[in-house]
Amino acid sequence: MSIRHGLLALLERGPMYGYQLRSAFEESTGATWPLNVGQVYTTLSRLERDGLVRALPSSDRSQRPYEITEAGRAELASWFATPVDRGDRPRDELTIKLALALTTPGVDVRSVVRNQRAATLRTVQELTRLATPDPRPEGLPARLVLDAMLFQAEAEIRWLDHCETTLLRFASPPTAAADDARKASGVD
Amino acid sequence: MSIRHGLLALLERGPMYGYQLRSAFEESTGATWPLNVGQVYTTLSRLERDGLVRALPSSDRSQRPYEITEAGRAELASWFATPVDRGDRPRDELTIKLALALTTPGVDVRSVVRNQRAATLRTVQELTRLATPDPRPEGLPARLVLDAMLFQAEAEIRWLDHCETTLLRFASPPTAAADDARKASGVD
DNA sequence: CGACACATGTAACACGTTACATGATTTG
DNA sequence: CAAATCATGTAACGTGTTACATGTGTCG
Repeated sequence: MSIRHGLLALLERGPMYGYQLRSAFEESTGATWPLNVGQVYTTLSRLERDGLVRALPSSDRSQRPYEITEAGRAELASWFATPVDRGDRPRDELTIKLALALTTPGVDVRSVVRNQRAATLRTVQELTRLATPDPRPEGLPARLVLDAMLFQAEAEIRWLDHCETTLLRFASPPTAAADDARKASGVD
Repeated sequence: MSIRHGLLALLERGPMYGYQLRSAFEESTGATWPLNVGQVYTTLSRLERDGLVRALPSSDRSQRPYEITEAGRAELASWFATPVDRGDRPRDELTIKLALALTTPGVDVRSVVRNQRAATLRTVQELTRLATPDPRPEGLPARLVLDAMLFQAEAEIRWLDHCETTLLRFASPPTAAADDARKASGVD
């Protein structure tokens, strides 16, 4: 529901029409997640259907500005006031992929880990390159978005490394016989 | 598309029916993201429609096992071979929320940050509690999932702190208007 | 004029989610 | 027997996404 609330937040600045909303959204989120214009209109329709926004009467039929309603303001305030919970988050594809790779026959988990690590490392480098200091206050939101992506990517690297070392301790000897060997040697 | 591929991966172990798939999925992902049974059946239908799985002839009409097809194996292999890219990921709600909070009138960004930080900290603590060492190799996938959530939550804390300090550096010596606003609201 | 950016809108589809309806099987 | 669990399936809806159709204004 990020787009819904995102548009509501933008309309809290004042009435805007679809095309403007798209530019404003992409400016705030730093073009990290491009937003199709069509999506803006469909989302606006749904917001209007739900009474959270209202189309303004406009002389210019080529631009249809919307304004946020009282119900919209309430919804928005509730959004900002409620922290994002762990249970709210969508399933993380990478986590699922690795978890399942462990028990899927014919899959070389370590190469999956290493491939992902290389890709994520490239992401880190690209993000670091993009996140050049921009002292203008207008650039602040986009900057923080980049930082968020960067922090996440770095955490992903750490997790992948953690996975690799854990795999070494656990699954390096793939046969059951090796299990006995580990037990006998008294590791951990 | 995590569920699609997840079910494919589970079927790579051998034929299974819907109810089993749900248990297996939740066991692998450690009940972090509970999976509605209905979703398994809808997803299985779509997989069958796309030729990635095939319903097995079964004497028992109360259990309808599926097997993965060759096309399914190819799709699965491609999934494991292709790293998750930054652009693939869904929009992150928290990031968007904070980015927009910065430019939404009437929103106290710092309290949003602090509220979220407290919630995420609780998540960290709960995850730490849950991630007790389980030496059984069967528990490995679920354990790594918990670790992933933990690493992400910790990164989120770091990012929130980073936001707060950045806000201090930026919004402290601002325009005279904002100065008045801050003074009037009695912050600091 | 023709190309291009601006601007709106719709149709179609994918996936995820919940709620519900329906049976079979086990078990107290 | 009754209740719980196992097991399948569908209907309806929500968001997100793309592709397409349409029109307006501007500028070289």
